[in-house]
Amino acid sequence: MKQIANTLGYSISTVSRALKHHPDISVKTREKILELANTLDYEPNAFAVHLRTQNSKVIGLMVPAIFNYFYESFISSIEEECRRNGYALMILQTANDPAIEADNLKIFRQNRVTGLFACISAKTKTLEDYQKLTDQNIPVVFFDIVPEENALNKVCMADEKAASLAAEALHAANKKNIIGVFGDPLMSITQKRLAAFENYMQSKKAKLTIIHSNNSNDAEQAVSELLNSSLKVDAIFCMSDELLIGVMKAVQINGLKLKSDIGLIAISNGFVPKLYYPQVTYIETSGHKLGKLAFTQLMACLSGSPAVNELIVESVLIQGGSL
Amino acid sequence: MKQIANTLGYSISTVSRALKHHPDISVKTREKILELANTLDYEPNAFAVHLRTQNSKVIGLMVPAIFNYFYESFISSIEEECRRNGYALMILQTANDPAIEADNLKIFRQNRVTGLFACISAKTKTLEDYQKLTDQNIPVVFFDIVPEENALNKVCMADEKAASLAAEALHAANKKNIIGVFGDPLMSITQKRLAAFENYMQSKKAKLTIIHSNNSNDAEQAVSELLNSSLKVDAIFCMSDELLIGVMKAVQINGLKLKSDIGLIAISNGFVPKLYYPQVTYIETSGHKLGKLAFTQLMACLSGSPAVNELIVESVLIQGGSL
DNA sequence: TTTATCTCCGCAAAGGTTTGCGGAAACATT
DNA sequence: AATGTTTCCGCAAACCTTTGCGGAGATAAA
Repeated sequence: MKQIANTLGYSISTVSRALKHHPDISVKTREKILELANTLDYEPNAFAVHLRTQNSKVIGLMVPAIFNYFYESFISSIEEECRRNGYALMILQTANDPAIEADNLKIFRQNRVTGLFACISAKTKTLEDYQKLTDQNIPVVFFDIVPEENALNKVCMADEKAASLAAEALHAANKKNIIGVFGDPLMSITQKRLAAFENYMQSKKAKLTIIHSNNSNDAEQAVSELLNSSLKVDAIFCMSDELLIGVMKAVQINGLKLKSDIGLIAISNGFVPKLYYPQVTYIETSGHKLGKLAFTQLMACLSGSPAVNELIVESVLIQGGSL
Repeated sequence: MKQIANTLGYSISTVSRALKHHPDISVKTREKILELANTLDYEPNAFAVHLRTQNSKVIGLMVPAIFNYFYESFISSIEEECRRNGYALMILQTANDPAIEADNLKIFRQNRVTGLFACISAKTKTLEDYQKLTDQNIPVVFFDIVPEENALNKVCMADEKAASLAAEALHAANKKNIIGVFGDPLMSITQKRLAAFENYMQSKKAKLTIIHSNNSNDAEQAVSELLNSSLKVDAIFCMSDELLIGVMKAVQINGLKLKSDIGLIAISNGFVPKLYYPQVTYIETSGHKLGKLAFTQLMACLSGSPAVNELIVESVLIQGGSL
């Protein structure tokens, strides 16, 4: 800018204003400046801009792990929107460790991100560190795994609804002896899905066997045992993609054919179910849609909307050939 | 800092120096300053630091798509290293679109990233934009899909070696009539793997049918057709995870049993092969290892090492039950 | 006592933009 | 001709740190 100002005989302020089409600057000078800036291919120094405006045009994103069937699609979706809107994206993982989570929040704070998408780690106890961000006017949108507290911006899946839909589908397929594979019983997402699922099943007098698994291996083991036991089973429900992988392993190992030998339905973002033939029937919880929604909400916060929202992405049944 | 300086009666410079343990400052004052800074929980303004030091402590990472079996593990690995070393990570996707690629490079430039990991998009023709970065002393480490040019930092898989290993394994399993499923013939990675694979196979007089597919659906179609044709086939080779998904679809649809009905081997990072039973035998190309290597290389560049390297991650055969 | 050395700290510039305010010139209104 | 209104632009401060240089005081050496 100094360069331009000197060679053209204007002041730096004029150059600055011309560059951003400030109405105070006459069209003639503006064009002269713009042209020279172009030939010099001037690029504003982001650091200086940030320092001056106290705004970084960088959005933060924190997930337990990038390498995850669900978060990938969420991340991918957010990245798209960010780029489209001129934001850069800074991604950090927590590995579900509250200590790392706190560190990360500090990094986000220090980098003065414009806003933050956060998925709290399973063991997060306090929201203090998040509060620090909002105190600095950095809006936080929680997604997927969200805190219980009210007065926060949250976007999440319709957990109960998804579980009910799955239960309905099982009932419609006339399945009566069902294994339900759920995740960590301490997580609210598990509790919600389990409650809704059990509730519906009880109302239909179905026989339900619940197991909790922390990962796909556990799920495989547990399901395999049940399948080899005397238990009568005509369908399996899976609350997540990770568990579904384990269950499919068990199904394959035991040489069962989906649909004819055993029914299967899962809650999923759609990637894993499509790996198999027949494709697994699932209730879609789309990370992609969730991402779009989260982004919209963050933009609303940034434009000063005071509305604190809890938004829900509805689920929909995707028919495969497993039920 | 001003706050601290005023209440303690020191100058801002002294505070600044104390905060970073500059030897010019006496231990006594340093501790007083540190203590006050602590209670005030002072956090340096990253923008100002960046402006002053012209260095952002942010590393860029560009991939065609985050949502990808291979890149996820690479990204995840890089993120880990970044955090461990006090860097933040900025991730952008190119969607294999050279225009977006150029835009992204501009974003990285404007944000003055400390360094960049880049996977060039399949259709990238020129390295001009990358050159701009290196001109600004921003080191670029190419990974996975790398340019042909020399004098660049690259880390990649041992593509030829991986393909040869797969071919060897097929030969060892006594397979003679083989379908080879490869990606876009224009990509150097495809060419390398194909050449090595064909070469070995010819030397062993195996009968080879090559198909090129751009995605898993194409692969599924093509393989399905071949399996239903009069062609005699006793094994399939897949050069990537994405293609493997399609191939497995075809295998399942046609009701073939791995190993007994048909042999299968792939080049993969390991996630997809483990989804099936029996697990697919594969040559491991670990995104995780590649990430570690790439990070080390970037750090070397940043510490002023002039060495331009082309590093290779060796491949290893992981026995599944598909061959 | 004088000179040299060392310890500790502050001054001020620099990094590149943005923006409130004010001012000169040109134009329009009585 | 005097006053009011626009139009266009520059001054200077501010954003917050970092760092070269120099200087005052203390200590050591002669």
